Amino acid sequence: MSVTIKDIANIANVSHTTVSRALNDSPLINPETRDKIKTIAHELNYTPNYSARSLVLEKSYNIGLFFSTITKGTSSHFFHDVVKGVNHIIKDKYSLIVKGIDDYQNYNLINKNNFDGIIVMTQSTKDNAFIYRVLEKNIPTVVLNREVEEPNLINILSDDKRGAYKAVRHLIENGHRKIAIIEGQEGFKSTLERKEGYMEALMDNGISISKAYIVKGNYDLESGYRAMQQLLQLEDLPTAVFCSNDDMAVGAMKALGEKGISIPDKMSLIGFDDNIFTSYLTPALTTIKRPIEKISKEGAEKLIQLIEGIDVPKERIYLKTELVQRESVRAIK
Amino acid sequence: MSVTIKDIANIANVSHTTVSRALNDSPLINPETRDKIKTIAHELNYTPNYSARSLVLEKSYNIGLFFSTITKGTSSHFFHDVVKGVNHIIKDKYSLIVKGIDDYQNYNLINKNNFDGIIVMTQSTKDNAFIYRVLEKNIPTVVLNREVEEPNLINILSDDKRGAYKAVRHLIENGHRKIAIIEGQEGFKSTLERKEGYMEALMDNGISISKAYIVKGNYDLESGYRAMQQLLQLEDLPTAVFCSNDDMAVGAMKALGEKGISIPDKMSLIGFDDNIFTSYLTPALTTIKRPIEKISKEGAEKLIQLIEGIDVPKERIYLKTELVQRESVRAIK
DNA sequence: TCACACAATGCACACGTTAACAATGATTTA
DNA sequence: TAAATCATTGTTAACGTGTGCATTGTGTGA
Repeated sequence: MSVTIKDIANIANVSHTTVSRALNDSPLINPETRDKIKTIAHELNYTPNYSARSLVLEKSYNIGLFFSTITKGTSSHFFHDVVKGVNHIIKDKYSLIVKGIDDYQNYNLINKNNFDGIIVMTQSTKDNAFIYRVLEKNIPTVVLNREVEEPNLINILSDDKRGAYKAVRHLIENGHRKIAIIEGQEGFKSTLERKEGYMEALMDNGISISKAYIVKGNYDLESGYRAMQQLLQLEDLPTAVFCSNDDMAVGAMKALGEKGISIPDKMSLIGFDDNIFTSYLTPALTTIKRPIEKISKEGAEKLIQLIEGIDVPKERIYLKTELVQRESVRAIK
Repeated sequence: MSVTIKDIANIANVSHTTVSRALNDSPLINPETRDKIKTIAHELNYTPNYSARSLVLEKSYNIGLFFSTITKGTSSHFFHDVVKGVNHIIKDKYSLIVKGIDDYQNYNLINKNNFDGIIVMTQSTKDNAFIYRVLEKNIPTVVLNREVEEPNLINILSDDKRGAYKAVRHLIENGHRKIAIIEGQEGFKSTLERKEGYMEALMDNGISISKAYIVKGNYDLESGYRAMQQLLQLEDLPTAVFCSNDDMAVGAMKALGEKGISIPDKMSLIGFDDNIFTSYLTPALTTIKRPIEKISKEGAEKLIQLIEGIDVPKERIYLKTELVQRESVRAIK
C-alpha cells in the first residue's frame, strides 16, 4: 500500500539496498546517488515502516511510561508534570507509550522487542510484580518515585520522609504542639513515608502521638474535605494539620471555610507536593516542594543512556524536598 | 535472543505454523496439540514479537494521541481527563502513544504503518497542517475539541460559544451589566469562540461592548492573576468577570484576595471547564462544565470502530456544555 | 600493460510472524 | 471396497528493511 524502498529503487534504477544506504547516510554510497534517491523519497512522501525496521534491528523506538494507575490516586498535576518531564527529554527520538499498570490483566505484552526501555512511576508495592517482570525480561529500566529494595537498579525518588519531617518541624518551630495528619492513599509507599516523617518529628521534639490526630485520606480532594470534617468533631482541636498532599489540603480548606474557621488564624495548614495551583489560593498554601518534573527528566535521561549502552551507575538517588513558606502557617504563643 | 514460535515448534515437534495457529486459537487445530503448545509457550515465558506481527498484518496496535502542545496552554486537568478518557476505552487492546504536535520538526514518522489510528486533540489552527497530513495518509482519524472545516471527518467538540453565552447570560440575569472577560491563549480557536459567546450575549441584551473590559490571558494561572490586576486599575470597575477557563479564574481570585475585594459580594466571577479543583475553593466557582472526558471517550470509541471497519458516519458532533451554579456569582440590585 | 586497490553497487538472506496452498491420514459415503 | 470428504499438519512465500559478501568498474602504480 504505502511507498517502500523498493518503489524508490525501481524509479531510481538501483537496488533497494542502495536506497537503504542512501536514506541512512551510509558512507558506502556515492553522494550524488544519495541525493538523487533522497529527492525521490521526498517527492513520494516516503516514510519508513517501523515494524520492518524494528524487526531487523531489534529496536522498537518505544519507551513505556507506566504509572501504578492513571485514574484513582494519581493527581492531575503529578501526571502532567511527569509526562511533560519525560517527553521533554525524549522528544521525537522515541515514542512514548503511557499506561497504567492496573490496566493489564497479564504482562505478556511487556517484552524487549516492544519496548526499548521502561520508566516505572511507581506509587505502590503492588507494582513489584510488574517491576520484576520487566527486570527479568532484561529491559533497560528506571524506577521512579518510590524506593524499591532491588539492588542493581536505577531508582530516583524524592526524600518524602525527610520532607514530611521538615513540614512538621516547621509547624513545631512555630509553636504548634497539637498537630494532626491527613494520610494518603492506603498501600502507597509515600503514604507510609510521610506518616513516618510526621511521627519522627513529633517524637524528636517530645510531643506524644495522639491517635485521634491521625486520619485517613486517599490523596484526592474529597478525602481531604472529609478528613478535616472528622478532625473538626474532636473535643480538643489541633492547631495545625499536615496534609499528605496539596489536593487534600485544598479539600481541608473547604471544610474549614464552611465552618468559618480562618486559616491561618484559627488553624494552620501545610501541604505536600507544591502544585502550582495552591500558590494561587487565599491564603497561599505553605507546602513541601517535591521535584517531580526533575525526577522525571533525570529518569528519562538515564534511561536513554542505558538504552544507548552508556555505562550509568545503578544506584538510588534521592532528590531533595524543600519547604516553601507561604501564608497558611501562623506562629502561635 | 527471545523465545520465538520456532523454539516452541522444536520442542513440541511440530512446525512453527502449527504453533502460530495454536496461539491464535485457530479452528484448524487439534485441541490437544493446542493445549500442549500453549503449555510450552507459557513455560518458556513466550511473548510475541509485535514488530513481526505488525509487519505481516499491517497493523501496529498503536493509537496516537496528539495534543497541540503538552506544555504551554494545556492545563493539567484537561490533559489528565483526556488521557484517562481515551485510555479507559482502549485498555490493553492498543498502545497509546502520547505526543505534542509541536514536538515534531517534520511529520515523517506519521504513517499508516506506525499508527492504526490517530486522535487529534486540537486547540489551534496551527494543527491543520498536521491534520491534513494524517488525512492524506489515509489513517483513521478523529479530531476532537475544535471545529475543523474539513467535511468527511469525525469531529467532536463542545459548544464553547454557546457555553460562554450561557455564562454571560447568567451574569446578566443576575443583574450585571458591567461584565469583563479574560481571554484565553491567543491563536486558540476556543479563545475566539468563548469571546464570541461573550459578545453575543452582551449584544442580545442591549449591552454595549467596552474595550477596556476585554483583557488578554493565556489560560494559565498567572495570566488570570495579571489580567485581573489590570482590570482592577480601571476607573469604572466591572461587577462581574467571565474567565475563559477555571485556571485563570483561580488566578483572578488571588488578585482580588490581595486587594481585599470579596467574591461574590464585591465582584462576581464565572469560569469555564469545570475543573474538579474549583468546586473546593471558597467560594466555590460557578462555571461552565465542558464534557472533556466524555468527548475523549466518545472519540476513542468512534476511532476504534473506524479502525475495525465498522461504518460510522463522518459528522461533526457537539456535546453540550452546562452551567454549574455555585457560589461565585451574586445577584445585584 | 597488467596487477592491484578501492569505490560503488547488487545479490541473497535474515528477522518472526501469518496464510495460501499442499500433503497426509482417517473417516464417512455410495 | 473404492471414492470422497474432512481434520490436521507441513511447506513455502511474503511483509519491508538492513547487512555480509560478491561483483563491477575505475583509477593507480610499477
